[in-house]
Amino acid sequence: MSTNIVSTSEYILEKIAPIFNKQGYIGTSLSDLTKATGLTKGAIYCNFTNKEALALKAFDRNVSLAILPLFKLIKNQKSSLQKLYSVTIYHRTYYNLVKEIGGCPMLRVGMDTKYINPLLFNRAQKLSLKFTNGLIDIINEGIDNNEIQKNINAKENAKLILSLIEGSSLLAFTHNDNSYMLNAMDFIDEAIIKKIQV
Amino acid sequence: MSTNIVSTSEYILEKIAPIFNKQGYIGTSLSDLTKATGLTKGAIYCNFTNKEALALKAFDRNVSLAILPLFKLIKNQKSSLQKLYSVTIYHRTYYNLVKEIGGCPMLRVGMDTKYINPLLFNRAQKLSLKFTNGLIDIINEGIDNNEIQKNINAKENAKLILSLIEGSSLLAFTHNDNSYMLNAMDFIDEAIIKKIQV
DNA sequence: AAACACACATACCAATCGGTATTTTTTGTA
DNA sequence: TACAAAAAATACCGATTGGTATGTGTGTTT
Repeated sequence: MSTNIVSTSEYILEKIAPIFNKQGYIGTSLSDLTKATGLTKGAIYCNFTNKEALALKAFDRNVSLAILPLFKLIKNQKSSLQKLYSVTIYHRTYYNLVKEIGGCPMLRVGMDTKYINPLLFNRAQKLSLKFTNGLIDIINEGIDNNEIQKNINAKENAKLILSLIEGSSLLAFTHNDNSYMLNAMDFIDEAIIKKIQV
Repeated sequence: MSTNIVSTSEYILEKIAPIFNKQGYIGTSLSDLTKATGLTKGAIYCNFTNKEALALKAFDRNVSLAILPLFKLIKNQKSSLQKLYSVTIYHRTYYNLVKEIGGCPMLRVGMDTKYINPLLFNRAQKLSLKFTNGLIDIINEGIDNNEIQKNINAKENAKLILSLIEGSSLLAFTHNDNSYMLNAMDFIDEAIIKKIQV
C-alpha cells in the first residue's frame, strides 16, 4: 500500500527511525521495535548487528529526510544570496517536514547522546559542523563574488543562523507551534542576510 | 568540607540533579543514583516516593541553579532596557554556570521527556512559557515607558531572544565551545535590543 | 527431488530495571 | 539507660533489558 518495500532492512528502518528520534537511544527498547515492525527480535538481529548499529542507520535515515534535501537545494542555487535565502525558505516548511519523526534529528541526537553514546554523538557533532561550515563557505563565496560585504565575519554569522534554526526548532516542538520557526526565518532574512549583503 | 548538608534529601538531590541533567530521565537508573550518593535504594526511597518524584525535584534544583538567578537579576533592574541587557549579560556566563550539570535544564527536559514523561515535559513547557512571557512583559513595559518603539511586536522579539539563547546553548554544548553563546548575546544586543529602543 | 542456504521465529540467557518488604542501625527522648 | 521512632541497609520481587542459540519453513540450485 505505502512505499514499495525494497528490503526487510529498509522496512525496519522506515518503521523504527521515527521512534528513535522521538524517544531517544536509551528510551527506545527492542520491544518497541518489534512492536512497531511486527517482526521478532530474530528478524531484526538478522538484519542489524545490534541496537547501536540500528540507531546509527536510523539517524542516517532521519537526516536524509530532514537535512540532506536542504543541502541539495542549496547546491542548485547560483548566487550566494540565493543559497542563503534557500536556507530560510527551506526551514519555513521544516516543522511540517519533521513533525512525523518528532523534530530535528540533529537536535535530538546532539542532546540525547552526549553522555550516553559517543558514536551517535559524534555523528551529530559532525553533521552540525558540516552545516556550519557549509554556511561559512557560502558567505565567504559571497564575499569573493562581491555579493556580501568584505568586512563580514562568516563564522559568526553562520553560527547565528544555525543557533536561530535549532533554537526555534526546539521551541516550536516544545509548544507545538510553528510560528517560532517562521518568526526566526523572517528574522534571519531581515537581520542577517539583508544586512550583510553589499 | 563542601556545603553543609541540611538533610539527606538535599544531599541526594545535590548529587543526582547533575546526573539527570546529563543522562536524561530514562538514561538515569537507580543504580546510577546509589553509586553517586553512596547510599542504598532503601535510603533513597525513604526520602522520595519514586524515580519520577526524584527527577522532578532534580529539575527544580537545576532550574534554581541555572535560571532563577536570572529572574532575580532582572527584577533588580530599573528600566526595561536594563532588564533586557541583563539577560544577555547573564548568558555570557551561562555556559560556565551550567557546565557542571551538563547544559541547560530547560533544553534538556524539553527535548528529553516529550514522548516519555508528560509530567516532566509539562514543567519544561511551563518554564519556557514563563521565560517568554517575562520577556514579553519587559518589552511591553518598555513601550509604555517610552523606552522601546511603539510599533515593536513584543511576542516576536521575545521568541527570537529565547530561540537564540537556547540554540546557541545547544551548539555550545555540542561543540564544547562557549563562543556560540557569546556570539549570540552580542547579536541580541546589536540586532534586537538596540534596534527596538526609541 | 534432494540438498542447501537464507530469513525469520521461537525459546532462552544473564543482567538490570524500578520498586518493596523486612531487618538493622541510628537517633532523640524520658 | 531503656525505649520508641525514624532512617537507612539488606534482601528480595516480577518485569524488562539487550542479546543469542536453536528451530523451522521456504525458495533456489543442481
